[in-house]
Amino acid sequence: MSERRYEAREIEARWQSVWAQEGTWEVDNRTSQATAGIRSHPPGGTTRAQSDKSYVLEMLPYPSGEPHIGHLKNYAIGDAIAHFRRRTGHRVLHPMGYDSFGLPAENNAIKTGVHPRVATEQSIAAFQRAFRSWGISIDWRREIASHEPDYYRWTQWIFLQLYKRGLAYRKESAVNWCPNDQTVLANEQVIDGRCERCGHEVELRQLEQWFFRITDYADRLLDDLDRIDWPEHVKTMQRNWIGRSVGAEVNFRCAELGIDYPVFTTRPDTLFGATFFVMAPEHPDVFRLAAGTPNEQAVHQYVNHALTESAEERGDAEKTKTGVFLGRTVTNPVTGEEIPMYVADYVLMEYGTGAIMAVPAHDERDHAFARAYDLPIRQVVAPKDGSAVDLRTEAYVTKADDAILVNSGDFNGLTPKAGFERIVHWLDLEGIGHPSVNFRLRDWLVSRQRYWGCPIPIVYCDEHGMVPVPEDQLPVTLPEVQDYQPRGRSPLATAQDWVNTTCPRCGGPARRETDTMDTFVDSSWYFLRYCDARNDDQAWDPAVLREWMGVDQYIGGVEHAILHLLYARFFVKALADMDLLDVQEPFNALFTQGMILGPDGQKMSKSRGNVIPPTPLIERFGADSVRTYILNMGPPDQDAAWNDNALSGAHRLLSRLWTLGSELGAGARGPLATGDAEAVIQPADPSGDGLTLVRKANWAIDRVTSEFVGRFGFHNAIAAVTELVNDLYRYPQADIEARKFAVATAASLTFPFAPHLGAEVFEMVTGRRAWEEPWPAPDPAMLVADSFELVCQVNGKVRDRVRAPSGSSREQLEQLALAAPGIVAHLEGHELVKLIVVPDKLVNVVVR
RNA sequence: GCCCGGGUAGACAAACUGGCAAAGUCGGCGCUCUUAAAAAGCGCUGCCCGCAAGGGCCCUGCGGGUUCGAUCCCCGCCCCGGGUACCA
Repeated sequence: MSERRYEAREIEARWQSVWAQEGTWEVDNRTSQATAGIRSHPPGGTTRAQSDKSYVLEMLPYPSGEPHIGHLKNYAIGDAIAHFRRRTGHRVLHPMGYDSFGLPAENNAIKTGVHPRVATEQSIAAFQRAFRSWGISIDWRREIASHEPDYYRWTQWIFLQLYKRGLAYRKESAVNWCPNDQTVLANEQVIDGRCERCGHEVELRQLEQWFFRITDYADRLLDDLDRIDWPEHVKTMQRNWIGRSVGAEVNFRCAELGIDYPVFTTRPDTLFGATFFVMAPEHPDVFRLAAGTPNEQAVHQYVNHALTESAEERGDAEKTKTGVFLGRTVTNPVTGEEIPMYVADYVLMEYGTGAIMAVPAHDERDHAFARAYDLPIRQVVAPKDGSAVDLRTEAYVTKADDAILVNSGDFNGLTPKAGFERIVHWLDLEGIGHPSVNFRLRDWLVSRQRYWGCPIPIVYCDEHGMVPVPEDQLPVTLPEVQDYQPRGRSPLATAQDWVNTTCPRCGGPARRETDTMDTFVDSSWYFLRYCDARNDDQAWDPAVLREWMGVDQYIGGVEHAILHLLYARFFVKALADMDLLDVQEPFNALFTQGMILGPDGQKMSKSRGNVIPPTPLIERFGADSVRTYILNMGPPDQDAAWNDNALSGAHRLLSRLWTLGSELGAGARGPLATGDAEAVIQPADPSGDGLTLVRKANWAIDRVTSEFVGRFGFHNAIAAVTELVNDLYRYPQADIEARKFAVATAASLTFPFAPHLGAEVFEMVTGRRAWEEPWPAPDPAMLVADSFELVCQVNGKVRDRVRAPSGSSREQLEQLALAAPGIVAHLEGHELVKLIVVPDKLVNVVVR
């Protein structure tokens, strides 16, 4: 009697060393341009279509400290998919890397004096150990880290390509400034007026900065969302962020000064209701307009106050509207009326033209302003049914077809939609307006006044101004500095030897750009580099990209729904326009996994003390158990709270499977044993309990497979395997061939979730390697039973169940149901109205 | 405010989007093995009546509707989570 038990650590170490020694998860490029380290097939060799490849990618980790349990979830999901795709005949690219530039390492350096590189590389080492101990199937030859010159050389190269095409540019504008981190931030990094990283209130500062012209791609970024298989809510978030608004630009003329002021409006149909006009405090003409009017002083005071407000104060929609009369009027182009001009901080310079026509009757904000300053409110839209609207308390905001235009001259009686079209057309003919589209999306601010990032490859020459560093001089390496403390300018500025350089154009003295790039630049193209990671001559060989791109399945957290996923899409489109690659979208399919919450149901955080570090769990239960548990917690796209007991349940499942394997196999052989390898063969003619097991095994194959091709409901897949294992314990008398088949199937199906244990048990029973076996296909004959339980209902309520042969005719089923005792009892005293028959399922007897 | 998700046993969840509500896991209760415990294995576990066999009624946040039949579709409401918020 064997006392052996499932020893996860032993098993996992053994298989991990096999995979490392044999390079099991490495995949070669087929393309001819051989590059060091990654073999390529010679040209003329078999070039199959791209259709057999599958690029499975999890978002690369930001290496800070030790990996946490959320990382494990991310990579457990991706690894399961990668394994499944390999075994369904795909060449799978499944690489790994590190997003290794960034603020936390730098802030740590400020605190401790340890170079960010040291802390980062320590963390990378911890991640590497973790990935190996978790048994993630990675092609390590393609590993990258964005802080290494080998990588950021090409980040700089891409910057220069964007610069050449006018997609990277410098401009002065009001930008978000975090006084705590002492750097500017992209719009996307400001959450509720606060810094995404440190939570400090963000200020607006007028600064000259580097931008990427992502707004040029607004339409394509929006339209192409329809072509990719992403969760609908992520697409919606991107659509809202891009914020396309269709409307018109209309000129309002200030006759006194003879200047036209265009405004953007989405409601040209309400033009007749425009009773005043408002400009943003930043509008360049505000002082000019007020000059010489009695309001000049008040305007200056108001503007100065508005400009010093924080982004949060300024953005508060709840606060009462304020503003000041500019002392001038403009002409409403359709009514000919002179309407007063105001400056007010609810109008934003960055959107539209920085000026608006105010229609207080039909816009909430204008309504609030009109009420505060007692301005006229003129109704120009009314309910079609003639009912009255009380405009004293709130605006009547509708574009629906149950409303019509009123007080709008020739346009009276039109629906808002029709009025929109007709008025814009009329404005166009008169030359005072035209159709216009506006976006909420702003250009991407990419420069940062921080140390630990990719240097911007630009120098400033007294003679030639801004000069790009020639491509053959890349990388511009990050210099060593003594002091990482940001002081409003980049710490790089203190590296005098580095800053002072020569102009590539004239050889004269020049200074380097000292800002570094936002780390989101690094992560906007890493998935391209994996394809050709060891290429020293170029960022990638376009032919290699043709082989692998786009990513067939991308997996990561929703927190990147806007930032990373939008920037990466922009990069790919821009690079495609330069003929450097030929896909339009980086990620054809996206899966967003949910968070693992602490046992208290709260987000894990050090301050809450509810963090579950993965390593002790791995040591105690093994990576397979933790991986299986994490995938079994619930739908993987949903958040779920940690539960130690449930983890031991997953461990129990694997242990039970291992026990079955060790009983049926000739004991553990070890992976290199030369046993009598037998294919997994379904017994030819199973019967009794054996037939039950064979059927269950086929049912499990079917269920697990459908989760992989469908919604990735791995908890359901694992439940199916659990049922199969439970049945193996329930029917110990089944014949040995059927049991072997069922255990081998269970191991085979478990392999993507628990690869070590899956491989071990599979090998014990068959002498073969699970990952070299094709994914099992269910035997259709075993998926259908020859009889089923016919549900018998009366008026939709279940009253009986009887066995019926599969494929029975309606008449047969009706007779069976009507004879069922439970039905007979409920028919007494009732009149039979009709019979509903669902073949192979149920009969419903409708009575009165 | 607006836009998405979501609400099913004590907990996490399933039900292939109109056909047996609750698979599977955890927890709880009981049993087997054991000197004992652990481990392992087995059984029970929505509510009410009944010692029980069994039966009845109820049950997917709440209220209505459509349907032979609703967790699923429609209308109204309540709660939770996320996104976004003066974008004209």
